[in-house]
Amino acid sequence: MSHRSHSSVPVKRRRHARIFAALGDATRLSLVAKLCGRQPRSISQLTERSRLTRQAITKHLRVLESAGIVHSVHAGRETLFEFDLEPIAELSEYLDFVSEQWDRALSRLKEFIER
Amino acid sequence: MSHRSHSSVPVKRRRHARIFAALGDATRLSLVAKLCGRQPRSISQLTERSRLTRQAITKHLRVLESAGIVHSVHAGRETLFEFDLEPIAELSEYLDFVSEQWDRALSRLKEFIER
DNA sequence: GCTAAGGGCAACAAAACGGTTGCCTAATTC
DNA sequence: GAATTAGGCAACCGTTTTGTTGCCCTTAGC
Repeated sequence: MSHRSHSSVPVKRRRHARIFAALGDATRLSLVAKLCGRQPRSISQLTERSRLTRQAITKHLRVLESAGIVHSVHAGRETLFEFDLEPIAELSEYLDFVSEQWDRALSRLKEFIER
Repeated sequence: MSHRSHSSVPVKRRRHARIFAALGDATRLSLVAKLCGRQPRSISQLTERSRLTRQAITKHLRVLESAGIVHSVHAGRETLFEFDLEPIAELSEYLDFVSEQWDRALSRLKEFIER
């Protein structure tokens, strides 16, 4: 098996696609920005200063959660969301892999031309 | 201005969101995989072995193109697509930034607890 | 000059998205 | 215990996305 992976390529691809898609929205990126550098935040806190409804924000948070980018914990009457680094690290790895592939392709081309 | 950037945060966020969204689909990720390591490929070549129509693949390619991840050149009767690294590098940078923010947050927390 | 192959364009349909509103329940607070 | 605050649930709606089909045009090959 290739690349120390236990899951097949299509499965992994779908997982990556999920995470990318979760980040593919400006509102959700702003939520990530709020959560990755600070304490856990409640839904109400995350809705402050937004032109969107609490419901809309909640939906976006659920998208991020189902991609594993955040998780929620219940504290009394409020639901706190906290950032998780893992999926971001995975994407980082994936992008590095793509870059490397591309660099190799360029080297091969260069070698071919100089031959 | 912050971070050697000339565009405002929301503008940059939207740009990042666009690129992330373009990568947020398994079919498009497989197209990226085909294009980042090899020669330019025609639409027909990229459609081979796919269960999707040429038209569907074309649409996906246009999405990638409008995010700047690939570009097309016309050669006779065929349209060749070629990979572009730039947007991927941008995302890579962004993800690194997020990771760093998160690490800082953890350090602050640790320091606070140990105090 | 015909015919094949490559691909653009437009219409269409089904499904997913992004967002709102209304209503309801459960904790707090005074 | 009444009012307030936090948030879940579901229906609904307009827009975008994803994919198909049909048709047309152009380039290449024989």
